[in-house]
Amino acid sequence: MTATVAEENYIKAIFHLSKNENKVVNTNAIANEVQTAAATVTDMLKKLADKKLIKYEPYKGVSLSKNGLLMAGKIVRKHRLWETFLVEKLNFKWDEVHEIAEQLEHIQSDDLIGRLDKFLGSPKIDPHGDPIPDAEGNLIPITSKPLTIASSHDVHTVASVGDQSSSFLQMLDKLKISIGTKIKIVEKHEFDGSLQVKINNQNIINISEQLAKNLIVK
Amino acid sequence: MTATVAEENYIKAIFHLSKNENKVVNTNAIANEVQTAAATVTDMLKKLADKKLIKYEPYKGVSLSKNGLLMAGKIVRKHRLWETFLVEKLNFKWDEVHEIAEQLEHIQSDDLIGRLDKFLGSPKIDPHGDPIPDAEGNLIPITSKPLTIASSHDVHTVASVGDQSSSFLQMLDKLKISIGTKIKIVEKHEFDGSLQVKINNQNIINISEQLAKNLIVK
DNA sequence: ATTTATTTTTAGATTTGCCTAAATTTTATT
DNA sequence: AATAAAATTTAGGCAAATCTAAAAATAAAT
Repeated sequence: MTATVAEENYIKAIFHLSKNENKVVNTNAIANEVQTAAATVTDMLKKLADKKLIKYEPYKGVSLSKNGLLMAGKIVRKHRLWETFLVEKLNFKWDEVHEIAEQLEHIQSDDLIGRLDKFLGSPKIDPHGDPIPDAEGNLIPITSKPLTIASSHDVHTVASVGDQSSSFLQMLDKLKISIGTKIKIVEKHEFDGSLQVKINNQNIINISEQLAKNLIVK
Repeated sequence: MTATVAEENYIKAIFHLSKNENKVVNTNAIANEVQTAAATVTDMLKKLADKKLIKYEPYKGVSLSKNGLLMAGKIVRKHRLWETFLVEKLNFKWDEVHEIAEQLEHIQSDDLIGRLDKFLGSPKIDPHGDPIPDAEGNLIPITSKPLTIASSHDVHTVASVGDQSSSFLQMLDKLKISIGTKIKIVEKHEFDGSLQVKINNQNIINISEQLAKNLIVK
């Protein structure tokens, strides 16, 4: 029933490589993900298949079983809740938390995770904008997120706003930003969190972190 | 430099058995503490001696070296800080946190522990009344003793408990005894070692020697 | 002071997770 | 389609942490 830390890491690797679809993942990709030799992966795949966590056909690749998918979801939930804790409560920067969360995600206690979730106000997305699976391990994919955590050099579309105040909405009008506006992040300034963005593939402007945080894009 | 989880558990066991003194601990006691076979302990002692964490003489027992003592102190610090977090922030009861803290104490990150300590307000004692070692692993002993050897007709304050079992802690809850409770010894019964005590200058109850032994007062 | 009992260590195995090298299967190329 | 290249698996081993059973050392008892 309970998996070892190594098993959990393989399940998580397969999950990340298959992106919650039923996509088939190959041995070398897993070996690269968990930084181990391909032969070691083969050994582990046999064990995971015995435990019915994956569907495995020699030479043809693997995909997660229903149980494996839920187990992966629970591990990812723990990882993302801990990352949220580290950033929100302990004031880590979002780029400093991954390795610590890799350790914390293996702590075994449903009660602990339930209380941690409550303590954090049952967040639905983590500090990187990734969705947090529910207690059963189900992940509801979220496509929209604040512009502050959207990918650089990518075009995003404004889907909603995170603030309804007139001062905010008036400013958007001035900047010619509305629902449906295309925004491309040109550069992120470390200093104050402001963003250099291209609006509708036309003019380039600089917007504050405060403003970007309230632009929900997809 | 970095120890495995198993090594840390042995170091911690020796620490708890020798009570921060240089007392010699024997193999069977360690085996009992870490719930393993005596032969396994011998194997591990050789490894820890190679790493200069203990002073080991075959058949004669072990004691922690200076480095071993500091390592134990750091592990205990982590354990007690996490217990404080679980009780203070996640609202666990004090008798529910031990096993989870046993897992959390092995998370590797000085930065994390530094921030956790700050987040908790740099507590000096944990929810059981035990002192929290400093960041280097130094433990400042607290002048406290079991109620069984405390002076009669004198008021004492519960400082910590000598047993972490939930049956014991639950009994204390029932008796309305917690850290900080004032206890005055009214009478000592020769027959069974039980004590007639006055709780917080109010009700008088009789407590067993077994219970009194585990009430650490100052 | 011998003998008996207890404690501790050694010897030999097992399991888990990992490795390299060789064999096999699949995929790509000429 | 035959061969070369790449991916995968099998085979055989290793280190860590554990075990049981036997041997050795120490402590207790007659």
